[in-house]
Amino acid sequence: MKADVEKPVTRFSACLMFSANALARAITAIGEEEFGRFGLSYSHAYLLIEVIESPGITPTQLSNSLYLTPSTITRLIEKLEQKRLVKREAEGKNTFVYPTAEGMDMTGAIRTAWERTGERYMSAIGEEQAHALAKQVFRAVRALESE
Amino acid sequence: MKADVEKPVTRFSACLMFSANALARAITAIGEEEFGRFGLSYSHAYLLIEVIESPGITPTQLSNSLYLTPSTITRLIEKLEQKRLVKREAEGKNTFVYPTAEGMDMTGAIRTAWERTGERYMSAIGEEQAHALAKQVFRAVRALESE
DNA sequence: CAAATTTGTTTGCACATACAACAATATTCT
DNA sequence: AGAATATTGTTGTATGTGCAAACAAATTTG
Repeated sequence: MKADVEKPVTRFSACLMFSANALARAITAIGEEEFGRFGLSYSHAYLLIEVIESPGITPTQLSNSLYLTPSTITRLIEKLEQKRLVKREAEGKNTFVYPTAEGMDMTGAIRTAWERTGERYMSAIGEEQAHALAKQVFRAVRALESE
Repeated sequence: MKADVEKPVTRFSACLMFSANALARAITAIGEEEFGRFGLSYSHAYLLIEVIESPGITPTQLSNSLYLTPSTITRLIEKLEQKRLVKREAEGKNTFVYPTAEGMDMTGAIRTAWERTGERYMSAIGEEQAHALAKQVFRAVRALESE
């Protein structure tokens, strides 16, 4: 609207907390649109992939690989279970999560959504930029969590 | 727990959507802790700062500078108003937001929280790293939103 | 000027996420 | 073996966020 299209670096954008959140929201918007076509949110999709690749994985393990808290994992599993894409088997204090046949059938769709999401953000910010950024961002995540 | 402390780059972390969200959550956790000491969340604090620096700012303008949707801005203002840190004045179709005296008294506290948050994440990922990362992240945000 | 469109703000609803509390099971220690 | 402690998973509750719709006011168009 204004000639303000090239926004300057503000005191906000210079703050990593601010920009990290803005980036997450911007990319997630794309992801939700692509994954949404298959009735999944991106976190459900990530979780489902992980379960397909490691049948019998536990919530705690999922919590580690997805960087989400156990309670969030429980909620995600609940929803996937309700969609019959995943099933839980309790054994002692552990819970093992398995994909259903229906869940495994989603593999292709998820891969497609994933690729499209990647293509879209790469076309916006450049392929190499995107890869470099992801690597740096993730290094920061690791540094932060081990503090 | 495992000797897995140095986690490898996984198919997840290589995806910018994944890592951006993980970063946002990790940093936000720090921010919420620091800002939380004053009973604010970081977005409320950001909004309050913006209002203090631009008294009479409108929700739409706030929406642009904070990279949040208008509906979210309304919710944030509501909460700040309810804490008597900010007040709204409707005029035609516009709404102007002003800080209250009480709101302005928060300036110091917010600045402190902000600085502490910055110090904490910088000490984890390195000061220069953090600055460089914020800059790159924000460049990506701009690229994404103008697509 | 009246009608239609656009702009600014707010509401209803939904969702992802987390924390704190809890329950159930394992493990450790004496 | 029994008590204390730790681990694992789930729930209740709360928060930040967004979309779509509703609404109000302003602007444009016929």
